[in-house]
Amino acid sequence: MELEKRRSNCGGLPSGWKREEVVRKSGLSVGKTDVYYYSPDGKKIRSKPMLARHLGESLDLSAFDFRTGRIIHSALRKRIRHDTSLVLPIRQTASIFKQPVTVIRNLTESKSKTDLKHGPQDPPKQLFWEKRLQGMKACDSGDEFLLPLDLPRNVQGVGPELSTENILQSISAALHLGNAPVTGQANNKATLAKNPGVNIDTNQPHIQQMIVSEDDIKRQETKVMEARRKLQDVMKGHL
Amino acid sequence: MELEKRRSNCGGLPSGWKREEVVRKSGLSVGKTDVYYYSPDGKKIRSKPMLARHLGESLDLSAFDFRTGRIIHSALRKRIRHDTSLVLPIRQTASIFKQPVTVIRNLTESKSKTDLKHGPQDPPKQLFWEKRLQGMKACDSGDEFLLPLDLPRNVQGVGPELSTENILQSISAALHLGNAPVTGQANNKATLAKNPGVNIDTNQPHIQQMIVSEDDIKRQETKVMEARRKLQDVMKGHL
DNA sequence: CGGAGTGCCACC
DNA sequence: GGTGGCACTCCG
Repeated sequence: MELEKRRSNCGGLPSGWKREEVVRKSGLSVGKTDVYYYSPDGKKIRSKPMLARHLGESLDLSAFDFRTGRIIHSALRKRIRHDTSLVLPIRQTASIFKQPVTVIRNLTESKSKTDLKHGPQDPPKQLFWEKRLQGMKACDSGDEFLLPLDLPRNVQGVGPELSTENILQSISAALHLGNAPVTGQANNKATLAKNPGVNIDTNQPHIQQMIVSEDDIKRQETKVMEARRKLQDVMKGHL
Repeated sequence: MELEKRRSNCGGLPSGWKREEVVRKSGLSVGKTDVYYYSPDGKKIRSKPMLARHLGESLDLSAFDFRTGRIIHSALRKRIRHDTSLVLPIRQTASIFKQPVTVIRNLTESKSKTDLKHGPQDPPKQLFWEKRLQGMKACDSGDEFLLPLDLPRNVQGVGPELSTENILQSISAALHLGNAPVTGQANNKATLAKNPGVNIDTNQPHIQQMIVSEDDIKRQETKVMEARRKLQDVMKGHL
């Protein structure tokens, strides 16, 4: 099973927003797609300036790509000078879009061509950029370290002594960039160790492919349900 | 009266073509001017490659400056290695533009600044480059010399023993380059002889300023009318 | 969907 | 660094 399915709202639109792609069917610009958004109150948004007007001054849309509906990391890089790699595991809250989204497509899945052509080209990223974060830990405003996360046993990293956190970074980056399903590396550990530059699939995190059973899914669903119930209780207490 | 008015179609566009300059009014590229051409069939031409595509393979545009709409003589020099001066009195038929033109401007006449800045800079030309052609005569393919032209009596050359042909070359070059009205040298013959380098106006041919009377104009018009009638008769005979 | 107006970047 | 050229945006 693909991890894709478990993906959170990475790159999604806020609740109530819809995105629509319309392909031009005739004229000089046949095949060109126009992108429209519908706000929760049903207003049709036709362009980025129009979106900015609708949202008011408070939101910075400079890194928001209207066409794709995603945040452009190369645009972020222009504002904050630092390594590409380090930009990848950016917090989702940096997105203007914090909620799940419904994507309406009226075209069949033949867009691989345009996907390659369009969008700013990021320079190739380092194979093991996660190692740069080795030993660094997130902490809150009181300098208290956040509890480290752990991984299920069947998630096995591949790479030069990657820590659990490195692997998590790698996975979350893959989920965040999230164009393709996250499946892990197709090659086995030994092959990858021999020649990472050739054999590693840079679009996948540094984990081996694994089996996700129906039981795994159910267990996870139970966990989520429980967490939601707890959250509900807390919020009720506040009312 | 300025000779300018009698200027033929030097540097002009072919019949039906229009040239437009549009200054960008906003954005990061404010102030940039875009040049557009409109073909006789109304198509808007936005770039040199686009123009080449429109005209087909037959025409060599390498010396045509899209931005200014003129032939760049420095570009010509790159193809045929010889002195700048000798390129000046080039035949108009070498131009892709053989007809008068309408120029549309949407900016007020404050472009002296850009005129100075833009366009490839030709090196200064020799003051009396015409003397290099001394004694040379044009001839047809059968080696038969073409009849020498003569000048009206009130056209008086200034310079070191310039022949009638030298003066004609000088005038036709000025007409051909044709940015400014052709008025002749403002200074008198004696002053110019004393210090040509300082006193000669290099933008003007080596002739003294002169009076062109209404009679002169009428006489010339009659001549042209007559020539046209003759040409008409000849062409009728061919049908 | 067209097209004027603008962004952008490869190329010199 | 400056520009030519084109792709794109955005609104009619």
